[in-house]
Amino acid sequence: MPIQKNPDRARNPALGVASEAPRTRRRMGVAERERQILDGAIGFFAENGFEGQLRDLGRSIGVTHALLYHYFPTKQALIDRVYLEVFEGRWNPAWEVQLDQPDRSPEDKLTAFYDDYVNTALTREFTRILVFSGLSDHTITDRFFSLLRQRLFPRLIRETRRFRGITSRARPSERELELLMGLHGGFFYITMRRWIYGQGVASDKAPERFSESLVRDRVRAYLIASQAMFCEPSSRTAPVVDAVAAKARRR
Amino acid sequence: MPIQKNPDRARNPALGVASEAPRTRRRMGVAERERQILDGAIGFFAENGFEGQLRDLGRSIGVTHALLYHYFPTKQALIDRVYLEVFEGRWNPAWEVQLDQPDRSPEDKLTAFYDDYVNTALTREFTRILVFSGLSDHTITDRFFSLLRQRLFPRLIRETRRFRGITSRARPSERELELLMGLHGGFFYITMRRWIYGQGVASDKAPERFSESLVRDRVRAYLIASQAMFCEPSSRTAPVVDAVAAKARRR
DNA sequence: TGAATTGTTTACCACGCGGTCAATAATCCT
DNA sequence: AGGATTATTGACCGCGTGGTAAACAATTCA
Repeated sequence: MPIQKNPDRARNPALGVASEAPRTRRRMGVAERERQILDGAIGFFAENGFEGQLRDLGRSIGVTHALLYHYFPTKQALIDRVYLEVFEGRWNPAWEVQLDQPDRSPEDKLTAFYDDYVNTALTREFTRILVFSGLSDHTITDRFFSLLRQRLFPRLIRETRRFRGITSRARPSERELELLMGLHGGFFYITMRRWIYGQGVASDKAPERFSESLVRDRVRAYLIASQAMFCEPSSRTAPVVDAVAAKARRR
Repeated sequence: MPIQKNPDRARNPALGVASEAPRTRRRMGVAERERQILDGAIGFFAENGFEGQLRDLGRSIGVTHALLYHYFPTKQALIDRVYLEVFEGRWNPAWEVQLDQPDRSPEDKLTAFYDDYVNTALTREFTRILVFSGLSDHTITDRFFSLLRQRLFPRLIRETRRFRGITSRARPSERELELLMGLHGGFFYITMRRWIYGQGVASDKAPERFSESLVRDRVRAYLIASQAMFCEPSSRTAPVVDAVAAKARRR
């Protein structure tokens, strides 16, 4: 006997699909309805992936799946619009401006940036759609990383160097860049734990903000280490003196 | 007109499904065939996600999809076996042993562990299946993270403290733990870039190893920062003295 | 060599999917 | 009010899916 693939999906609001609205045929303006569908699609695809069924998306909005085809010629067209909405519209140019301000300390700027980036920019929808797309089709993630490489990482490297008292505009070494990727990846991991793995959230509805002081800790750790590793030539190859080794030597 | 969903899938080897074997009815032993199916399924689902079609999986092995039902009663049963194979069998107990060795320095042990973890343990299949499961069903990721929390993180915290000359077995503070998560997440990000986003790989077939020296850099950065931040009480609240601030003060 | 065993395939089913289209009813216009 | 407009729907189509069962053929064994 074939298994029942979607048991009671139509009437079960606990399946990631919002409970359906009572059957009233509301007639909306074209622009509003399109906006509503788009917003619903962003949330729906972020939750269920792009293999999610259009009938379920329609149901979560309170609309027949046929109506979706009145606004978008094909499912792929809708998906493309979702990509556009989520990735084109959410890069905050203010980040670049703030990172370029000459009168703030690098530590403050990096802390402020990553606090905002982790807590407000990397939303659930953004993160999950980014990962969904990375697992299937790299075109979106490629565009996003090229954005990071062009507009963000150079500024972060510059501020790191400024922290060390260096103003060189030389192309960053792989070593410099990879240390920065360590910091950046550490922050992205927060988002992964929160929105992909469902870890480290206090309540499902309003997961706690990642504390600004913890962001500051990591930024500081990165800057301290960067200073120690790039300003003291001896530390380039020799292992760090640790407490154990020091104690052993003392004996 | 409905779009053609899978154009020429049957005969197109470039679609993520391996080219099909010529039609010879090979008769294998039960154990070998099950092994073959399981291995094929791991690779197939890691590539295409668990929504991948059984007919395609069968084709990639060189077998009819009906045969899969001879070895596994349902698709879900096969998926469950894949989970078991990938996550139950791949935790390396040697990691714990090596991290517990008292005569190696913490820096060396952490470096050795993460070098192995990033370059050989976090395989393509492991990583992608972990993320696929995280996006849909948390049961697998929950089990994996509970493993990390119980058997790995305590050891890493202990070694970090040892590096600072502390042997306390007190429960780690959130601050300590989150600094470690910064390191750990930074390494997981390497795997994400490599196997999910397809970034930072030289060739598709044999992506370059993440250099051991870069692993060492990050571990060292973490340890240095940990020492600076937890051994000097002044750095707990006051901002780090950076070169810019120092120059400003000098004027 | 032949029959028995069983790994493997072909043919089939019910269902749900993306997509289409004529029918329908809410709103607007006079 | 009542006709015109059009946002919205229900019914439908072809296809591919997970799953089943009978037919088939490679191997074993007498």
